[in-house]
Amino acid sequence: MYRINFSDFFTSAFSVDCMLFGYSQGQIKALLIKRAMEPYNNFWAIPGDLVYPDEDLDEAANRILKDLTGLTDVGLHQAQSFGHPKRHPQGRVVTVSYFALVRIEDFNAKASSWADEISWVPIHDIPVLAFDHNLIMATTIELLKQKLHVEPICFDMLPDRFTLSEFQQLYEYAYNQSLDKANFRKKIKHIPLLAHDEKQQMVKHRPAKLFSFSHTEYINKQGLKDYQFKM
Amino acid sequence: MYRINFSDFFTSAFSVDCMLFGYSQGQIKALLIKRAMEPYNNFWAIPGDLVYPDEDLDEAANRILKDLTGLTDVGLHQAQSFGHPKRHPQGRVVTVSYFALVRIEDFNAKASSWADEISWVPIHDIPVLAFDHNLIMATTIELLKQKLHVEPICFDMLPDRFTLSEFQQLYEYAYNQSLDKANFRKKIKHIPLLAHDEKQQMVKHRPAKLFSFSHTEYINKQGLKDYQFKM
DNA sequence: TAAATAATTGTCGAAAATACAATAATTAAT
DNA sequence: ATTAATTATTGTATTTTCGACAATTATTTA
Repeated sequence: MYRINFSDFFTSAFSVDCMLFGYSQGQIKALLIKRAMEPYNNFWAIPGDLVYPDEDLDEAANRILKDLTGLTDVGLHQAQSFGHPKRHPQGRVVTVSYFALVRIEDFNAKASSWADEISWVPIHDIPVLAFDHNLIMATTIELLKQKLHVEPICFDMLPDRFTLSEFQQLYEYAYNQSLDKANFRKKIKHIPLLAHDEKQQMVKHRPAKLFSFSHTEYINKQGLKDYQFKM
Repeated sequence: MYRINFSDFFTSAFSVDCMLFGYSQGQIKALLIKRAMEPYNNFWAIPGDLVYPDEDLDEAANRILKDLTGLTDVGLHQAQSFGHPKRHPQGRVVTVSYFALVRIEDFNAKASSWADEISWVPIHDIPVLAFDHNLIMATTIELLKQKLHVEPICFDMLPDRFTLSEFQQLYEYAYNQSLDKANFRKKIKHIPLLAHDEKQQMVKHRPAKLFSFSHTEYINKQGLKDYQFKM
């Protein structure tokens, strides 16, 4: 085995890639940016940046999120790290991937210094991406799907007030399978949803009732047992 | 916002911390090492090491695992990364934590260059550790518990041939709750366990039948549906 | 007013979960 | 050899959930 000096280890950089997922028109979408610099100029990519030497990983992820969306206080989930020595052409860069779930309509995502153009792309139609970003994206989408089964994070993507059908369609899209309406409603009976008097507007059929989800209610009612969102 | 040169980003190091979990005497245990060097000399810690500049993360985790146990071909699970700027007193070191499940009896864990002494410690009794290792350990144990619900990884810790009671007790210890024997056996009916003719030896009561788990059988019988290990 | 559309609720048999009881096999003590 | 002790293993009965499907309701548009 070879030996190198202690200081020779301190020659790497790390980056944070921050995937944003949202839900619109019945599809879960990821925010991609078109790179405006080398390497991989003009490729679609996951938004990300190098982490400053005195910055925590979560901090960097929040910074990127804010640059893109103006949003703060969004729940960030760390996904995985990727460290193949050759994954970045300009040096050793290990990346830590994060994801956050947002309401697409709540803000205007804007291109930033490193990006030309941005786009919300359905997670089932991701194009070829820069670097190893297809691997990162696929891995993170899998993790998202796992978490959707176990934690009430879907509500971070749904509008503040949503119909039960919208709720159901989110799961149908995520797992690419259709679900029985009546049975879906039975399965979610234990989730404390707040029913509003208000109804859907502007639809050309019987309007659905609107519901919302309260995280604090959820914590209170849950007790020690954890909910299931296995659909 | 401040600006620094591109090259100033390449001043960090990476480490991999590799948690080993095993099961013996009814307890899930983690392998800890007593550090034999500064910083945190003489503290208990999670085994880990810096990653070489041209080494992949998984490769480094496998190397550490082999140094400690001589084992190769053990399934490694990446857990999380920790990157607080001050987490290491000697420089910026971001660490990626992994865990692996092993059969404690299958090998003799040996101290290595960086360790004096090693010890298998029940995961419910972890002492104060070096660096931010208590945070890493706690986070990783949570992840382990989650995965035990969803993937058939418990069998990597159980002996090659095990009794159903041992199997059950693993879950009882993990989630710190007792389970009904009869109902446990019904819940695991769908798992393709191979029953042996052989029975327990040297016990002072009715000996239990021995079972084993075949990963390939599991994959075959499973089809597309994923098993549940929610106990 | 009727047709169309989607929301909402109900039914019923099958399957799974839960609580608890009964039986079987083995060792150790008498 | 008999019995108590201990743990393995199987069974039963009740309740709850699942899954497929049918029926009903509210609203818009033709």
